[in-house]
Amino acid sequence: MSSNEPKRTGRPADEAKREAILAAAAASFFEHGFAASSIEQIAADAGVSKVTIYNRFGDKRALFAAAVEVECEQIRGSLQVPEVASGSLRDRLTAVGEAMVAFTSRPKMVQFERRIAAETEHDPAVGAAFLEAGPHRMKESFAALIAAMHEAGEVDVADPALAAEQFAGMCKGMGDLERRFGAPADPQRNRERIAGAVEVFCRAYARDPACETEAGS
Amino acid sequence: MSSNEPKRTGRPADEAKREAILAAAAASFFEHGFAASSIEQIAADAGVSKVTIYNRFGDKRALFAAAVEVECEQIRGSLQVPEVASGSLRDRLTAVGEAMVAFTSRPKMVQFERRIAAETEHDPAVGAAFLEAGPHRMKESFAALIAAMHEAGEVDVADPALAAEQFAGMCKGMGDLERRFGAPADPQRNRERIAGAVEVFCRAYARDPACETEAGS
DNA sequence: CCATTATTGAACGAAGACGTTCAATTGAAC
DNA sequence: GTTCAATTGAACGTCTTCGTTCAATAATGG
Repeated sequence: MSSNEPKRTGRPADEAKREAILAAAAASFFEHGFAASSIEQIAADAGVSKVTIYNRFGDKRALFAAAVEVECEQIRGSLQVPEVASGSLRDRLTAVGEAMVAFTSRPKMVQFERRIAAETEHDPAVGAAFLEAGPHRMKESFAALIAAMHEAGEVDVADPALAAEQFAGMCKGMGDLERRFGAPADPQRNRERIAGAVEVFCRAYARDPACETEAGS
Repeated sequence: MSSNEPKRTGRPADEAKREAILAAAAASFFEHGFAASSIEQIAADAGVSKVTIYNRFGDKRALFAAAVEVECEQIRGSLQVPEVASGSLRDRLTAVGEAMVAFTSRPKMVQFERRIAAETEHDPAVGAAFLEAGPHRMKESFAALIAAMHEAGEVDVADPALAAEQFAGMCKGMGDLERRFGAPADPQRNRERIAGAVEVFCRAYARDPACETEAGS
């Protein structure tokens, strides 16, 4: 393939500028929203000429889509259910719950979700891309973990995907919603939510009533 | 109070126009967003002069705030946990779950939440107002219902508010999130989510393992 | 040094939006 | 009918924005 060797003549495109543009675009779009962001401001923030942006991205919407794609890529890279292979069932579930809550409640993520949701009204593809990059991936990998627990005889779960949603839903509780609408986080309540989710999940699904089955490392 | 008799001289303000303005404003703001809505368009949609809007509301932001307030008022009025007093515990929980999901998944509500969340970034008071008018009210009344079940000896729940969040979180599962990001609703899966939530809730909290306690009408 | 591409700065045109001003008209109450 | 406030239509000023155009300059390969 000749794509490996971009031996084109002329001045090469400055990749650092591309990243600076995308970073500035993401900052502006996700903080002020699409309509309230201006290309000129983004260009200024990126230390770049406006023409450069138009040459490379063509359009305001295309720039927005590119910024969203970068963010989704980052999510895909950093999202993973922690593979806690040791400890009691309770401990492992607690670790997963804490990781999920921590991941989804970072201010950056809250902000990103708000903007993507708002933009979904105008462009459903944006919402679909995020859904696939984030929540659906997370659900599937967590469901796989629950299925593995089922195989190992620790739990009795007929529908791992549903159980995954239930556990995640209980861990988030209303904290999710409260953050989305600006209420301050309550770490104490978050811990109670996770502990409560583990408790209910164990009561409903664990084979060992004590929920103390250990997993080999 | 002289406020009962607004016996002011001159042409009286046309209340129908006020409502038309607010309706048009809500439609535009919640569909296109604040920044992408224009006062001129809202005035045209409402069949009203632009000056009338400025005379009555003063400002674009004030108009937005008024539209939000109207919507919150409607939510306060129409939101209520169904007082299902008869039937088995399972039946009553199912009815509540269905009502909650139906209430929060109406397209209008999804759209409204998206915009309020987006606007919360710029004006936290908007998010706080919605939170109080909607989710917090709903949670409190549902928690009260669970507390009553506890008093009646049907369930053993130490923290009714937490249990309410758990049940609601399980009923919504990821359906909530999927709708927010534009994925089509799946009624079959929704029913499974509610049934699953009832099942898990009963296993975790019901005093009668069969969950068949009847409530007197 | 030359060809070629990237980047810049500045300016431009068209469009739209906010918020204001003003004279003219409408409608109710007295 | 007079009075007074509400409403209108149109215009205005100012500002911002998108997206384009163009000549000038920078950086690289040959």
